Amino acid sequence: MAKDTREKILSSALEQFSQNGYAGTNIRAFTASLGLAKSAMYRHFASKEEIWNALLDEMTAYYGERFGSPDRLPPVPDTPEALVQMTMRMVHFTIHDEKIVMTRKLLTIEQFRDGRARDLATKHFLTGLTGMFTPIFSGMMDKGLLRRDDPEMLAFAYTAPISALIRLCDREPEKTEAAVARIEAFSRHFIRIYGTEEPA
Amino acid sequence: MAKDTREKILSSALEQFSQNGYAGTNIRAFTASLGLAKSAMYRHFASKEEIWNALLDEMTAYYGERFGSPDRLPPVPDTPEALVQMTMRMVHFTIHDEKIVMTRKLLTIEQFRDGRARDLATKHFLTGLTGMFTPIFSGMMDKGLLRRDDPEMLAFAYTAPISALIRLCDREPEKTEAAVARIEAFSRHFIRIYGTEEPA
DNA sequence: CATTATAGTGAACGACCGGTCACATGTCAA
DNA sequence: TTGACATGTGACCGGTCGTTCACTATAATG
Repeated sequence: MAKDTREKILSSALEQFSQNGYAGTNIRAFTASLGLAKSAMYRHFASKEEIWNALLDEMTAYYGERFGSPDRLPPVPDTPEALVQMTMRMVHFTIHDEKIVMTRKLLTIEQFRDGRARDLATKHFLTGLTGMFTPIFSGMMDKGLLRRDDPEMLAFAYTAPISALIRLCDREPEKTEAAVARIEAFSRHFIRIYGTEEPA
Repeated sequence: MAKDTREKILSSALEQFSQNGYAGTNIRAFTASLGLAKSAMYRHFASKEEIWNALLDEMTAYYGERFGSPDRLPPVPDTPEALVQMTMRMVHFTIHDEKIVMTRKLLTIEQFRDGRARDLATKHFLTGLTGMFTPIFSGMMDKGLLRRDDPEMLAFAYTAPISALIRLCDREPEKTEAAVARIEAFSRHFIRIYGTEEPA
């Protein structure tokens, strides 16, 4: 199938690009790993750069699906513990889903070379996370679970350290267990600091 | 001078590597920008990879000088405002010193390809900052400027968001002004949350 | 002053890169 | 059965890569 091959090429390209970067990847290497001659690739993509653009298109679409619409947001937790649990589920998912890990690596590596990668990197590593947790914290304040404060500032203060540890996992996978434990400890610390004694 | 040329080569290599990555940089490009024939480079370095290693050596040494010994630590602030000022001075320095910016970019780009870059990246982006602020916060607790708490957790909660915004500046320099303002706002927020009402 | 080491040049190398082409298949509608 | 189209192959192209080499200019040394 044409669609099949095309997707296999994109998948293999993501793998290679995220490991060795765009410039460090050659077409022979990843078509060979598919058992395909490199010339066959050119039936599906006009050039190496077009693969790159298609990958970015895919990543943009994927991001839009998962984080684009407000109705996709996770529900506001009912207890502080539920926030921890929700956070840990998200972290577990984002750390162990190989495609997402490779996407983060790719954006990390190429953010200074490509404008679209740059914008996506800022979304993935900063604004997306803050934008996701701002309404959550706002809702938790309404429920009396968190002290009244600027919810966006709290979202930033909450997600940035977690994001830093996720990226540590990307960089040093052998530290994943320790990093996850640290994220949970931080999440509980956060609740201890910002939480109200008793729900109102 | 031999030493001169060697340093010029390293400086130019840092510039190019941090922009286009190791694989994306070719020797002709950066020797030409020095007004040097590429063959002349081989009088000073045996190979492209040796330039890379020399750069990492330099970065390791530089990092060790500035962050290695405990006596190089900034003094414990006497007031909450002094913490903000000290933070902003550090941020201003680290954002506007071109060599440091390029070093961060280089480590960001190459952290998945090279083991030494990986270790340095973790130091630069995570453990170094936490290790620097842990004793500071510990001292501020002693002075009654901060609530008693785990100083390392506080250092992590303080430095990770700031680090995220510094990296935003690396990625999108046109957002520098806004990011710096945001760092200051976060620093003041942090003090409001963790600070004591009155120094003890 | 002759010698020697140092720093630089430009041409050339083999390997590898992204990309093209003529050609071989397989599939399927007419 | 035949023709058309989609898909894949391997040889090949020009260009660029990192690296080498014979050679030159310079400056210090005996």
